[in-house]
Amino acid sequence: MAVALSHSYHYCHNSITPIKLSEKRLDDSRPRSSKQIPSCRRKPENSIEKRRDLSLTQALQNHIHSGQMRDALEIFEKINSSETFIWNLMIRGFADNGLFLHAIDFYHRMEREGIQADNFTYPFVTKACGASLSMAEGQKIHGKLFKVGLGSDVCVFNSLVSMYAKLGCMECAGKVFDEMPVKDLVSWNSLVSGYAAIGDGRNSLACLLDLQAFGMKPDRFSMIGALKACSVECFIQSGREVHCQVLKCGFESDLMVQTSLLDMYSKCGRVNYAERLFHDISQKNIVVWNAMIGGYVLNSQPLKSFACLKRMQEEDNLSPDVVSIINFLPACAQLGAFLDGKSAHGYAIRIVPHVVLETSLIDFYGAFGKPKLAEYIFGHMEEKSLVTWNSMIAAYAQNEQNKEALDLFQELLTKPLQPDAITIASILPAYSEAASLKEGKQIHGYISKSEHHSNTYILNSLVYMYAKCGEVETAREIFDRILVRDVSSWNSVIMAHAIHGFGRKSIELFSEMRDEGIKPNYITFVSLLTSCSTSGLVDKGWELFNSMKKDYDIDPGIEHYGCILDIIGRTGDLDRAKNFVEEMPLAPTGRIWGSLLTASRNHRNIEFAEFAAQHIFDLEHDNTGCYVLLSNLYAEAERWGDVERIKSLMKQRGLEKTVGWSLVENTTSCKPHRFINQDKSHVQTNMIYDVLSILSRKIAEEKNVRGMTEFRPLDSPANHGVRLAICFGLISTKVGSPVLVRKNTRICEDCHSAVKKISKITKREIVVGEPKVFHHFVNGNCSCGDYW
DNA sequence: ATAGGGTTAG
Repeated sequence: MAVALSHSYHYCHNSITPIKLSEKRLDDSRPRSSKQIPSCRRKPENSIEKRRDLSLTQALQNHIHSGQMRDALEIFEKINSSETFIWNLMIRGFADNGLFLHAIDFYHRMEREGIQADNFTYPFVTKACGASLSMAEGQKIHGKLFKVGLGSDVCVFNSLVSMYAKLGCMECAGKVFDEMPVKDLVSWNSLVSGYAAIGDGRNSLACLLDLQAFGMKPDRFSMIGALKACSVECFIQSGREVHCQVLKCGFESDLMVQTSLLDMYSKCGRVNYAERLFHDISQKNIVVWNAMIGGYVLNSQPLKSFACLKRMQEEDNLSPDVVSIINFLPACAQLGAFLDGKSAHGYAIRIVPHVVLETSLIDFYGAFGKPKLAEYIFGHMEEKSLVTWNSMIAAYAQNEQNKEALDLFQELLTKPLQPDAITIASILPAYSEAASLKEGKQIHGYISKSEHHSNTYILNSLVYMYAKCGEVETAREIFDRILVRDVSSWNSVIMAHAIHGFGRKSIELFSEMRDEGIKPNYITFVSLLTSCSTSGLVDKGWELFNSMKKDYDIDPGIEHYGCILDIIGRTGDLDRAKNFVEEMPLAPTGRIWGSLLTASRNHRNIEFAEFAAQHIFDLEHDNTGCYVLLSNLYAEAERWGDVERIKSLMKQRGLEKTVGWSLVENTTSCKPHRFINQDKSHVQTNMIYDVLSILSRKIAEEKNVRGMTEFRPLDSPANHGVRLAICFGLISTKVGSPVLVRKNTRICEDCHSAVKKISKITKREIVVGEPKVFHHFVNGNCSCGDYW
């Protein structure tokens, strides 16, 4: 309890130091029977005492009102009263000042000291239970009510309904409601806002209709609850109907109703309606301003959000509060205004600690590619919510810090917080990029056992993850078992086949998708065009590219241009590729020039490669892969001077060639091993090299001829890690099953042609996964069509 | 001295 009490200070808006309420109780050796114990507290006996108490009570109330609960407590102890009223004041004081656990604790103290709780006590303490999410406490108090004969007080019951609603248990709230001997409008309103709060707009609106069917007239609270229901579900039509009712009932000049209307319209994507309402509000408080600032952000109008924050200060002389900042930060992210966000951070620093604000800052720094700054905030937070963890995981995952994301997720699993659907959806991309197949299967198992096992959003990510981890068949199986498939499900399964070079399958899936009446979107075409480029479906690729705008009204984006450029590159028409880049309506990115570079390498054109590489270096001068690729090209042309020049350039810029490794994923042996080139560290090295030498003899490759083409001349491709891994895979996986090897770099040409032969000799399918694409070697052929 | 309301993070 001591720990729990210290937690409650984050809700505290005043500056009291921890009250050790529990100490007294811990030393308390009195019996804990449910029987009433007569109170040993004093009662005022004469008029002087009564007058003294009255003025002390007044002081007590003043302290409570100004949030000085420490001072209030001091006076409370001085009064030493057995009057329920005084105790009620204290419990209400704690609850109103955000010290919910203190409020509950005080109620227990009251019980122990034999002070009778009354119909006022219960609403205060149930409010505290709801706000502190203390379900167990709430249920205990619920049970107690009947024993003290308050089983028919409508106010007490209403407070119970709203407590269960706050705890998110609308079944419990509904049950209490059903059992109420007398129901009033407040009871109904509690249901309306309760359902809205858990995101169940349908039931909320149903309650609004029901209460009217029972002959009650909705009031402003009913309207506010119903508008929340419309906004959480984006029910614009119902929202308009509620708006009409607001006008009919004459609530249109109620500021809270106006705010709710404004928020409803902006959440439903009708920011111009929100704006119109906003302009018509003559007396704007900070809440209305904040709602408008947030409304612009929600509707991607960050400039207006900026202007609104400024006007709020100038026109109404209001200082931004914590909500203003929380709403404003995403506007900075949308606008790319890093400095404005940073100064908002500086302004807000005085409000910290504040969980929501700090979480927003993590999102902000995550969005600006500054995971280190996000990490700093995360590391210095006093209290973290699940949302905080989710934001930090996402900040890592969005910035290619996949290992960090995975580690943080593992750490979260050791905490009492239960990951939710957002957590899983945020972590799965990191699994896709950085996890082994085995780890992927573990998270799959975790999801299957969790309540999220049939969440479409999560399963979509899982489909993609399996493909990225090497098992496209499993990806397909999961897709087949998704109960409600949305456009992303189809995008995922199409992309799954795309990265494995099964382009025709992707095209088939696309037509199945259309048969099911699912409309393709921007991403669908990225997946489809990726398929066409990895599988060499040149004509199909152009056909799809041209139909995007024509048949689906989707403007091609930079990703689509990249795929088409890959397709042109495959054909070897480098002039056309270059022209395509120059005539593109969008600014070329590193990925675009990378595509031209790949094409130049594949067609051995040093001039084009240099041209492309120069552009890449202009954009990102730390692109290690680009240096290595260029150097390999020079080596192949025996331009050793240029090889040296690139080498020293890299050294000068502090860049090191990535150490390539290859890992067998589906071995039956328990220890995974990363093979580097010329690796001799595995315990079974001798056997692996024996197998390799048999295979090398069989494929009769000419050693040392192509070996000179590598970055390091001594690095003979005959002993490259991928071959060692494959040999290890051949002896440590089930006979007849595919050998799955994953690499952190692209496979070299020598190995590619060697692996094709190995697949034929051994009659085994060999799957080699690179960061972007998988090669399926079957019977001497590769799914990439020898272009990658 | 009485419960029910609006703005906020993924």
